[in-house]
Amino acid sequence: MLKTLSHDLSLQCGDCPIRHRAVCARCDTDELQLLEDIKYYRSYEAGQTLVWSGDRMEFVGSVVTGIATLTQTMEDGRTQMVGLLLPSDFVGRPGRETAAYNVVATTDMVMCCFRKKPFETLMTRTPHIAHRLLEMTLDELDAAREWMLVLGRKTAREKIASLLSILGRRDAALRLTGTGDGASFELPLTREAMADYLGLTLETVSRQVSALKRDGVIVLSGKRGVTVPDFNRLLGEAGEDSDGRLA
Amino acid sequence: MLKTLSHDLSLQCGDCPIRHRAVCARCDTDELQLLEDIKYYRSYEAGQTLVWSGDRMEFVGSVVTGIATLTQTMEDGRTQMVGLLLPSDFVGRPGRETAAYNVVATTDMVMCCFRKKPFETLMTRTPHIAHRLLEMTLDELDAAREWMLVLGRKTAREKIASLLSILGRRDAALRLTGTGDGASFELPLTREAMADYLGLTLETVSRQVSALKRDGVIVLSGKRGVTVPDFNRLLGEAGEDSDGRLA
DNA sequence: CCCGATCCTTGACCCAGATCAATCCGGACC
DNA sequence: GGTCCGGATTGATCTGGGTCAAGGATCGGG
Repeated sequence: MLKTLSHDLSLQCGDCPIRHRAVCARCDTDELQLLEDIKYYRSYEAGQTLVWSGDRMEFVGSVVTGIATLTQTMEDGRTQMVGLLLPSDFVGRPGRETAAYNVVATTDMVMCCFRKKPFETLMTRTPHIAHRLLEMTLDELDAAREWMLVLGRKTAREKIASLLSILGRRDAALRLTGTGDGASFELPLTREAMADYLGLTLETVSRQVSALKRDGVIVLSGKRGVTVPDFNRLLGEAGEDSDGRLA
Repeated sequence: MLKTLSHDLSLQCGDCPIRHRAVCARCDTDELQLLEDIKYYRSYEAGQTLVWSGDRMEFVGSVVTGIATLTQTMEDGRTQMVGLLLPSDFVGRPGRETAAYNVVATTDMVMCCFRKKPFETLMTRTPHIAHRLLEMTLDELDAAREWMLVLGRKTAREKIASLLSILGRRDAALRLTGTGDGASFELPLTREAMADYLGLTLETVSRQVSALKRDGVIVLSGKRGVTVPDFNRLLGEAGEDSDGRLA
């Protein structure tokens, strides 16, 4: 899949896997053509840094396949992940010159890029893009605020359970399966990345993952495979009730 | 000032103190008139809850004067503040039916409100409003991410210093004084609210405030007055260097 | 002026999670 | 098969901040 995309960098927007969820989701055929004209694909390898905090951003774009992280780092090395970018998520901030965060690929990735200037001028003229971007930004803000509760008030075990629920739900949404009575997915993050996400150390992450496994909340297959026999149980461990409302 | 506004609820937009910073900032005279037609003022007392999480939102609006907090609460009572709303900040989310957070006034407040439906239809027709809202939402997202680093990776002392720098800077911006070599402002939050903001307990907040005072980083005048003799020193304590970049 | 309410401070103790330090695994490569 | 090597696990110990508890300051109202 990735291979295919990497080699065929002339993918038509109509066939794009993220066509209905990315910034372009609301565009009609004409608008899509305008985007088509200025877009270009770029691929990155796992571990590569797409953008350094403080750098000039010369492009914005959408994640097509793969996963990236947004991180902030202090001088002494403490780092906090502030965003997890999955397929269809938007990278970059129109109207700002320099990047505020590091963007790092955690898997091999393909991005659909637009040079910043042309995209900005296009945006002022096509309200469908601006509107969709507002919608996506509001969603991200909600996610960030949910995350603030996790960082500020949850225990280590609840943090891990919260992360696993997010990943499980997102995976289910992507493949349209639903989490009814169980879910199974690949962990796209190392223990260290999970720690940076949750404001923990990697040792604590490891211990709590082991504990959830010991208690039968999750089953591990290999190092990265996770199976959740009872999704509601996991949500309970995350401090949420089964509706996704706070518990 | 508050009294004046509360009594004179027929304030003209042209004379509005937040005219150049709120959602309406980019509007021209015609657009402003459209907003003027559907707006109404509402005032709240300190401690009052404007919106309960889960409620239907019947309006959106801007904070004109006063301060409110956005909080999330878990069933067992753990509370995390996820937003601090100051004059000119926007409340509510167009395109969503129910509120996701509690909104609570921490001081007496005046809000400039619009019924949600009319505002939404107006927004689709006036790109200046939509554009400004996107800009403000992106700023809020940046603030939320900054805050995530504070919550996830900073020590209690650094957290307090970070909060004080934010409040000091915001106050300086509001009165256009700059923080050059010192600042002085009123704390608009109780120790408990500060704790909810920073993911701490109120006892720890109290202890760390006392410690910063003991070390001469801040001077307290009464319970709420704070003077910062050397703002760069405070930034250093917050784990940032004097440029506001991460240290 | 006193009373009560609300907020704040300070102390003593405890524990969840950090830190330091060995291993342990699993896959890539010779 | 062996040998790296980058994760991951697990153990022992330490500590920052939480918890529990006892006052203290400030302020509005009678």
